Parts: sequence; structure tokens; C-alpha cells
Amino acid sequence: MSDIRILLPDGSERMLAEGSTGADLAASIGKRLAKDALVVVVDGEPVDLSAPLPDNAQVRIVTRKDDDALEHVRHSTAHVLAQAVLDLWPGATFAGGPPIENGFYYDFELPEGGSFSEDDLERIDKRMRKIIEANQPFERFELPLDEARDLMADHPYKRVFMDLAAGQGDEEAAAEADASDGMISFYRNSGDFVDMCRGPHVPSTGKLGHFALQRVAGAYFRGSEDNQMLQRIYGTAWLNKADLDAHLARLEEAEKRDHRRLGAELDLFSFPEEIGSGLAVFHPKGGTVRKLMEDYSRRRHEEAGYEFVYSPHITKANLFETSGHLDWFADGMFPPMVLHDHDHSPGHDPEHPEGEGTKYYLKPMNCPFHILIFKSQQRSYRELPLRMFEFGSVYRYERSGVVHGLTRVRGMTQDDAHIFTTKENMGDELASLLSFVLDLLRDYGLDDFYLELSTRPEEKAVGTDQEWTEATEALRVVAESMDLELVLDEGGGAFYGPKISVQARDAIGRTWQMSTIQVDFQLPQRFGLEYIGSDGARHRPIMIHRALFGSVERFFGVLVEHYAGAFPAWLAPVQVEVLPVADAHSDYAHTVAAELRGHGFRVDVTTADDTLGKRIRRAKGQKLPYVLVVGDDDVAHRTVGVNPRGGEVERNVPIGGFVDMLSADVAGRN
RNA sequence: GCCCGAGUAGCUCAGAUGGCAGAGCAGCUGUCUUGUAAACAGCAGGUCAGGAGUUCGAUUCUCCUCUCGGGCUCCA
Repeated sequence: MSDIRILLPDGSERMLAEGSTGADLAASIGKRLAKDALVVVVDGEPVDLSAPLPDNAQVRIVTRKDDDALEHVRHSTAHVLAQAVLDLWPGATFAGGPPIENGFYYDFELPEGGSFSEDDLERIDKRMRKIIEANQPFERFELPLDEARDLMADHPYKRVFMDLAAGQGDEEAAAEADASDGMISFYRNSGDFVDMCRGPHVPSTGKLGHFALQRVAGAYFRGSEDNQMLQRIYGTAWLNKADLDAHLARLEEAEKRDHRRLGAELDLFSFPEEIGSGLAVFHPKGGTVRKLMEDYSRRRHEEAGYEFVYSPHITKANLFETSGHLDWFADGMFPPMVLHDHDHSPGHDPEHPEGEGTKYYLKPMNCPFHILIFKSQQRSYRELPLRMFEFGSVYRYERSGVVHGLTRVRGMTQDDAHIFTTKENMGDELASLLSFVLDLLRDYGLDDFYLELSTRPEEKAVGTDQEWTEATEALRVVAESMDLELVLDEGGGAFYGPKISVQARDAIGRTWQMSTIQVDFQLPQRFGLEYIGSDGARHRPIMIHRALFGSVERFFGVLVEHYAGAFPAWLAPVQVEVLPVADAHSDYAHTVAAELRGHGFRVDVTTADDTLGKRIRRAKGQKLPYVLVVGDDDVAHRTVGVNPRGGEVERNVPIGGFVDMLSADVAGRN
């Protein structure tokens, strides 16, 4: 019997008997490694420890210390979930169950259209732990397609996957079924449980155990609305208890920061049922924050050469016919209001005979209005770039299942601008624009970004290939010059052009899509936009659509979560609350408040109707930047006791000293 | 839009095989006059999301609608 040569990551070699497996290799290196090994990566491909190694292979043994260990643990945990469910629900069938970020899921169909309840999760969890305790080995075997189909006779979804995988390279199906060499792979890990699976798996269920089942959900088979809806179970899995606990703690932290919860607790905004789904009202405190956000944005835009415009909320249909929105996105718009001639001024609309009526739409976008402003007069190249800015309220008919707090609404205000520029200037304009965007986002406290370049959608798109390429390249050049990570989002552009979006990571590491910058050759064409060039000829301008906040509502929600409701002093709706120790100090408290207001600060006074401790507790609950306590000493010496958010109490601070403190805070946007 | 779940006082929640609806916090009124995260007492607060049905009787059972939550799909 001849030996095979194995190359290890540290550059060393090892000779093993032919037919040796990853497990043999690990054992030959050390007892500890043999025990810790989960899978092996052979020439870049992860495989089971039980697979024979080829000669001259580059092999890496994956243990729990490696980054890629997690996905295998999650994948194998999903497999145990499937085993538990099929044990507990005779007649249930299953579809796919991949690892995902932080965990895994598995899709099932229960007999007679049944569904899981929250209580079921506990039962399933218990069953899974028994399987793990039993330390069942995952044993791989392969069958030709026809035998594989017989084996999965009761599992139609599995058969769809194997047919797809055997047919052609369907990516999703390939993730479920391995059809290389026309063979379908399976795993068996107890007498009668067999799952079709590409693998690899950890050697046995005993390697698992730090998991939690999280929720049940519906999910379309293979992600298509046309398919059957299956019952999905989500879970999370980790290598050890500490990691699992840390993950669960992160989820709890995120829940505490939920802007919907903080919005109510801090009295910022609400969604009255009477108004309708996805339609928010901002209360005085939320209104103050929003106004501060908008005011600062206005100031910066003014400095950056934008001009301010205003446009109505509704328009006759023809505007969105011309723009193409009614062709492409009528579903996303509120249905039209129809005005009939006889309703109002009979006979005044010769275009629409009696009975037909005139359609008006709520606007889903501002761009056509800004285009009409551009068109209102003949434009010269000397005016370009022309930058029109508007806080424009738009309405979109989001489907009922997708509205979500302030992040997905039906009525919102965009900080929208359209820049009309010459083709020659487009590159420069995009470059300065992107820097402007990032600078401004940083001022609002977000400073960890990456960029995403979205290219032409496969179906919904207008314009020539050349136009798309040109626009996409212009964006790519600018994006690459920014010294930020750039991710490609194939097919994610709008129907009229590609875009760069700025993704920001918040205080607890979640990413949010913030600003978008889109290049558009189409609307200028559709509306016949022109300017007179230096050569005296007519030229077509390029349009750049851009929004920094995206929507003010959404950005507001993101900031609430980023700051966990503790707004920096410059944005805080109430910056200071002054608390007199007793009634005798009320006059002085009001004097202090008046003096602070004189400096432009937002200040409340709460008189001594409750104990000091209680008033402090309440102010802290509102996450105010500063609580001031004033008593006898302070009245005597014109001082205040300063209790800052997240800091130490400081007594006997002169009022002027506190003014300096707060001014510095506001100026530094801390 | 689809699957699952939920809706009881301003908020967080309890409750009953179908028989007059409960607590804490918040609110109001008093007493207390307080030096850094919950003083004490009293009062008020509800078409039990809305509508229809079954029933002697429905907040409870059935159906429909609305709203919210977790997902899927979608997101100009």
C-alpha cells in the first residue's frame, strides 16, 4: 500500500497511508486535535472528517478555534432540528435548512397544513438536546438520482432540490443537494433519520449543543410568492455557552434600543390607529429633535450651494406617466383620486369628456416636480450644476405586511435633492457630493461606513446598455476613490439608473442603508430637458438624485437606536432639567432656567411636588443630558449642582461654568 | 399580499367552564419641603380594538374588519 502526501497550512508535509481520512490525519498529529476536529478543508473545499483524503492535497483541519467552524456547527444544528421535528410530527416533510448569519433555519410542511406554536419550540428544543446527548454520528452516503428519488419518496421538496441540482447549476438547490458525478449525497445519523444534504457535517451530534430556537415564521418555498408557504423555524447556534449568552444579550440590548419602544417611552412619536398604517405623528419632543436635524441639514445644504424648492403632494397622472413611474411602480403608489367634471366645474376639462374624470396621484417621489422647475425656463450651461433641495413628503403604498415603525412607512419626508449637471461635470459633482454626504452623516454621529454599488436590474430597467455602463462606471470611480469598503449589489439599481448607497454601522454594529446617490440619464430624456452649451447648441443634462437621510422618519429612527434614546446635547429635546430641592428654591430654579434659555438652551423646571430622588429618577429615565439640582448653597452662591448623564455629580458649579460646559457639548455635537 | 401570533386603563401586564373588570406605574387632589435613581394617603380612569352572529346573558365562543408583532415576498 502506498502513502499519500498531505500539505498542512504551516507548510509542513505528512505522509499517510492511502485511504486515510481527515480524522486519521488529525489523530496522527495529536490526541487533542483528533478530539477537537469538526471538519477538514481539502484544497479549499470543506468535507467530512470521514472522507478519504486525496494525494497531494492541501488540508486544513477546522476546530472550534477557526472562524469557519461556526457555519458547520450551525448547519449541523439545523440538521438536528429537522431530525427532531420529523420525530415529533409523523408525516411532516422538510425542505431546506442552511446556516445563516448568527444561526440557522429549517423549512417544514406539517401534516394537514399544521403550523408550529411557541410551545412547540420547547418540545423541539428538548428533543434536539436528547439527540445531541446521544452523540449520534453523521454518516454520509451517496445514491444515484433515481434511487435518491425513491429514498425521498415522501419528501417532495427534497426531490425538487435534487432534480434542480442534477439538472443545471441552480445555486440554491446546489446548496441543499450535492449532485456531483450524478450522485446525490445523504446523511444518516440514527436508525431511520436520513436527510439529503450536501454536507459537510461535524462528526457527531455531541459536538453541538450551544443553541437556542428563536421563532417560527412562514416562508415561501424557494423564496417565491408563487410557491407553497412553508413553516420555518429560526435558531441561533454557537461554539460555547459564553458566545451564545453574549449573542442573546446583544439581542436584548437591541430590543431595549428599539425606536418603536423608545418613541413611546420618550414621547417622541406615535402611529395613531385612526390615521392609518405606516403614518406617523411627531409629538413635541420628537418634533424638536426632528426640527434640529432638519435645521442643521438645511444650513449645510445652503453652504454647499443647494437652492430650496417646494412642490405639492399631489399631481395629475400625466406627470408620472411621463416619468415612467406609472408603468413601473403603479403598485407602489396609492390609488388615484378621480375628479369628475360634474363634481366640480362642469365642462372645464375638454380633455376628459363627461364621466371619465381627471386622475390625481399622491406623489411617491419628488423628482418630476424638480424637473418641471428646471424646465420652467431656458437653462444655460452657466447655471449648472443646478442643485434643488426639498424636504419633500411622499406617499408610497407599502404592502400591509411590510410597514415597520419609522423604518418602513407609507408617508415620509425625503431630504431630497436633484442635481442637474453637464455630462462633463458629472464625475466632479459626484465626488464632492459623496464627501459632502459622508461629512454630514458624521456630524449626526455615524462614522463607520461602507459603500454599495447597485447595478442595472435584470427586468425593470429603461435605457440603453451604453448609458447604464457609463453611469455605473462614473459611480464606481467615485466610490473607489473614497477609501471605504465597496460592495457590489448586482441588479439592485432603480429602473432609471444605478446608485451608490452609503451603509452605516451603528453603536451596536448593525448596518443601516442611509444615503443614496443615483445617476439618471432617463428622466432628462423622458422630459426632454435641455440646456444651451457654450457652443450655443442644445445639450441634455444629467440628473443626480440623492438623499442623505433617505427619509427623515427613517433616519430619526436610526438615530434613536444608535443613541439608545440618549441624544447628544445638540439634538436632545430637553437639554437641562432644573430641580429645586424644596419650594423655597423654586424662584432661583426659574432664574437659572431663564438664564440658560437666554443662551438658547432647552430647559425645563420641575418643582418640589415630589421628592428629589423621584424627580431625578424620572429625569434620568428621560435620558436628559443634564439634571441640575439647586438648594440653599446654590441660592447663596449663584451655583448649581450638575448631574450629567453617565457622569459624576459635581456640586457648587457657577452658572457661567455650566453654560460653558453645555456650550462646549453642543458645539462639539457630543 | 402570504404564514403565524397578539390587541384588557395613558404605559406594563393580570383575569374569568360565558354571569357587575384588577394591579403597579403614569394622571389628579391633599399631606410632606426634600442635596442626587421610586415619601404617604385618597380620587379618577374601561363600549375589554371595531362590527356582525350564537346565547336568557359575550370582554370570554364563531365569523368579518382594523391595528400591531415575528417572518416570507416586496422596497422607485
